[in-house]
Amino acid sequence: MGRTRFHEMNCGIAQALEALGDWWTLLIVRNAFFGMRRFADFEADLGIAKNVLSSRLQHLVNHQILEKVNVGRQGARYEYRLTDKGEALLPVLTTLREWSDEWIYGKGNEPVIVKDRRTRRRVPKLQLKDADGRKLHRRDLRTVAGPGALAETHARFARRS
Amino acid sequence: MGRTRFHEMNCGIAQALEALGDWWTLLIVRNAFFGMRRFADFEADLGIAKNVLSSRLQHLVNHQILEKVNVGRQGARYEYRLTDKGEALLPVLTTLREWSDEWIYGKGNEPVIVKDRRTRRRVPKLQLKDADGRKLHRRDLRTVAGPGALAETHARFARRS
DNA sequence: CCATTCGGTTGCTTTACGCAACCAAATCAA
DNA sequence: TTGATTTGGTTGCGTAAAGCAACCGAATGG
Repeated sequence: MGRTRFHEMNCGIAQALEALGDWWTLLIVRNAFFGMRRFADFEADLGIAKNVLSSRLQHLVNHQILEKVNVGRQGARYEYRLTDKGEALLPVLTTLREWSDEWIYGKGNEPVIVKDRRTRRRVPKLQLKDADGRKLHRRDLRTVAGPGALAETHARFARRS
Repeated sequence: MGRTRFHEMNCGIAQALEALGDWWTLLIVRNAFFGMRRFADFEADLGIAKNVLSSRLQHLVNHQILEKVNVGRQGARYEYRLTDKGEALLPVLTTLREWSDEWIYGKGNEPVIVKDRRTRRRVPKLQLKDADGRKLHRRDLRTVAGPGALAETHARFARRS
């Protein structure tokens, strides 16, 4: 039956996964962040099959994370560029990298380091903090239905409260 | 041929995806963050097939994101609980949710809102900032090989610089 | 003008997902 | 204490998707 789709789930995580959750998608985006733009470059760097790459790029274009720009003088030579929506994924990629730096590689074994170009210092880690700068953990949070929630979702949170 | 595996890729994103990249995995973790612990609850809430849920839970246990705790008085009644490594995924889930709030639902249409339990105010958005609090964008960053990088990776960054 | 690169498509095989049926052990109700 | 139900799965099957290889037209480079 193929895969379940998540778009009807009324949950931001599920929505994001609908756009990004396929196997190669986020790695394509990562490479786009490194400045990669061409089909052949993604193919060579990732070792992804052409048909799958083609499908993923289309998917990302459909979701307006990449845009396909014709750069040939007579047409038919393309670049895939990050849109603003795509660039907005930087915090997602960053938290994933920071998590694996800490919990998979361990301190001192990071494969890449991201620095501020201006100050040449490492970019401070992304952490949940309140307005006063206190670190927040899972227990400190309360999740409530937002304005865009379905009635069903409101009921779920009501039950829990 | 089934799926390519990413663990040999010497990249934090790929490593994180190896642990979390499967279709249901991150939604299971999200539900774990909501306090969910039991097999049947995950099954009912997500509508996931039992065999797939079983496989994903094992995978998460293998990666030490969840731990399987026997809570039956005579054994054989289990709970799946977030480990510290699992709880450390909070920023990842948060940035995903914030991205979809902004770029999929749009302001004012968020399905859920996360508040600080103490102050009852919304948790400030996670953003990349330098030490002085300036927002950082893609162009402000430089990525360099870290101490755990393979020679190959060093070469890649050298070529680019 | 010829060779090569780019950006794919098509066809085939293998793997993984979704569904349904089934099951043993533990727990619950009477 | 016995019988029913819940829990946490496993097994088998059909379908959808990933991987591989071959091929291809248009654009580009020499």
